[in-house]
Amino acid sequence: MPETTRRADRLTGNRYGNRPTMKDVAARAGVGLKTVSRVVNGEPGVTPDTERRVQEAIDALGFRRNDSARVLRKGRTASIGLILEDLADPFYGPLSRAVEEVARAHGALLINGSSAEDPEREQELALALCARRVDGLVVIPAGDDHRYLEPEIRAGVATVFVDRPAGRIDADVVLSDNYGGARDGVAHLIAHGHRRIGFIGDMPRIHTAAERLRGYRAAMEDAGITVAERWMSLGATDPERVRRAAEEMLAGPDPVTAVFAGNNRVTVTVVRVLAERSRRVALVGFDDFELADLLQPGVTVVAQDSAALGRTAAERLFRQLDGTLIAPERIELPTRLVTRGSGELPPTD
Amino acid sequence: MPETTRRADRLTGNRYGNRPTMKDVAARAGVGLKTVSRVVNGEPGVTPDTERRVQEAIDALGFRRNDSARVLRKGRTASIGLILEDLADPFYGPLSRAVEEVARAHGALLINGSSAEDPEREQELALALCARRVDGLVVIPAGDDHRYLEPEIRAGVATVFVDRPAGRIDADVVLSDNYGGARDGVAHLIAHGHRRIGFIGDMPRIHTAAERLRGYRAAMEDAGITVAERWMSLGATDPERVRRAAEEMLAGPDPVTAVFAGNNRVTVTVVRVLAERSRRVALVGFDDFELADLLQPGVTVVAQDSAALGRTAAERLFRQLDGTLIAPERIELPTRLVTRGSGELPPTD
DNA sequence: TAGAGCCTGGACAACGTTGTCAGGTGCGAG
DNA sequence: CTCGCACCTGACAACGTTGTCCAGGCTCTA
Repeated sequence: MPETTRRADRLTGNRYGNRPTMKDVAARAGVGLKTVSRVVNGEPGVTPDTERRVQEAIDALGFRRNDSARVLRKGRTASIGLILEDLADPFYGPLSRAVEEVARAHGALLINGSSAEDPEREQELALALCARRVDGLVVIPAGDDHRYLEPEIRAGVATVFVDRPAGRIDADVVLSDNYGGARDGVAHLIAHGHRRIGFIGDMPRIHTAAERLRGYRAAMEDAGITVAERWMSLGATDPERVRRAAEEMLAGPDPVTAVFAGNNRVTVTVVRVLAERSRRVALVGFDDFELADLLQPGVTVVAQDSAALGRTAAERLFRQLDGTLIAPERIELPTRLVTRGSGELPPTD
Repeated sequence: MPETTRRADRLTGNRYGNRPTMKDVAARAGVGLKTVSRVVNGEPGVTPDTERRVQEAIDALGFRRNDSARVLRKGRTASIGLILEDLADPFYGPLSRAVEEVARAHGALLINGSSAEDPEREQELALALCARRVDGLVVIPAGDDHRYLEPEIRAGVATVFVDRPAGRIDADVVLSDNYGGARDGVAHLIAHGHRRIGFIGDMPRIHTAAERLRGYRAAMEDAGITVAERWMSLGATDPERVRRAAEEMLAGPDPVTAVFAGNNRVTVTVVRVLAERSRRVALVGFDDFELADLLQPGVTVVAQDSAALGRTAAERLFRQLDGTLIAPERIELPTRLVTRGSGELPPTD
């Protein structure tokens, strides 16, 4: 029985139970501590016979290496952190999955947390991850000031921002071409004859929302259309506000004949609102979503490849760790317009 | 400058960069090591003046406590592991989010990984998490033999299985009432006049799939209906097989007039198949999904509360850690039939 | 004014692992 | 037969933190 461990238990009340350590294995196998370490790590220089004895002791005791101690010694934790807005948002599913796959390919585990779009919580999480000495961080930022990460980055924590750029620090960023995508989507509506086009999006303090709004304005301007204030709704976060915004721009003397929805949650709500009305209103949404093709009509969207965002970011992170990377870069991934019917409806004045 | 750290760098090539340690902070503040520890942990017994000096040193050096070392000393990592099938599956989004919330409430971080429905990968992941000394594990099992976890559980790793039971070990389980839910769903179809009802589900080696199949059989038997072999499709994993299965049971001399879909992915594919046909076929699916209400007709589903599954499991895990819990238990959460139209269509013979 | 008690601060030894280095053994060649 | 060399093996000191315990200085009371 592991004497030292048991004593520690009594003293510190720890909860490892009675985990055997390498020392215990060594004692049982009648070898030195370091020999056990060698066997556990598959290092060369151990006789097959000795190895067998050690392996037997390991199995008998149910030993498992304590990676905390290992990390303390080696400096690398082989784990990376992922901070996103909401684990439950379907947009982030493929993204985190992609990050996980890349991490796995590099033998690293993924620790993740949701910021719930709260900058303070983002910071708290990021620093907690740094305290655990993750090797790197993939961050979908909620806040717009990331100077708090500077000491960490200097200390060697690889950092990549995804979906939205970092604030006030120079760091790697991987994002979609939000501006271009929105512009193309709106131009698509214009090409189908629309002139009074509404825009419903998130708060402009969120980078993606601002960029998409900018794309909307650019497309309108390119077509020589003057945008009326009441065609735009910006702080649309919860479904209720989106609903009100949509209803407002659909009513009145000069109602919009088409809507550009700034993200997938907005799109879904707008679809609901439109489903309740008889007048056919065109719709293009930013972000693809499952079943978009099965609705009546199918929903035309500007699709971004969230898995590619995650993959690119994670790969970049590991290249930072390799030392392959030098200067921070901004990578923009293209979007793709997927036409399904709702964006091709003609205007009905 | 931290002399010891820098030396370690040269020797081991570690990548902390030049992280200051408590020793460095102590030296700079002109106090003892333990005093710094006290300040960092908010322990009592430090003069305000000393505390200020220490705090200044911390800020100046950009010190952050190394939790790896802390863990090594304290025995608890304040982190729990979550193993699920696929991070990108929308069913698991709310579940992991719920687990994360509970973990956060207990000051713990969440490490998670996908097993990709591969038992070997599940085991690999679980043991890797144990090597990191997570305090507990929430597992959505892929395999059906979890004896490999026995030493870990004995060593004090709290463990809760969700969505599917553990195999060959006695452990806490939280699951939905798959049997009852499926039975109710099928009974609903029968109540609307259907007798030839198809069932498309996953491989029966997956517990949920087997239970739902059992529920289907029970409902049919209760109604005195003899189930024909060709009404059932079991190993339906990928969309292509689901499609073929659906098409087969919809064709032939005695086609089914209703389909019960064994999970959300099956449901979605069946919706697609039905959308291509003129004959109205009733449909009830297990699992709710976004936009189910917006399809034509709305899809009737047996909804399970995946967030509640996650929350219940995580809470139980922390109660294990508190020592409040003694014997493993099996908790079954009720499902809810949500009628939206597709399940109320009459049979068209 | 002495003694008791409290508060603050620091020395030290763990926690479980791995890198370094030196000792020991066996084998082949000269 | 002896020397050298390759190969195994184990002792030891880190890694950065925290629990224990003791020393000194202070206040308060008899």
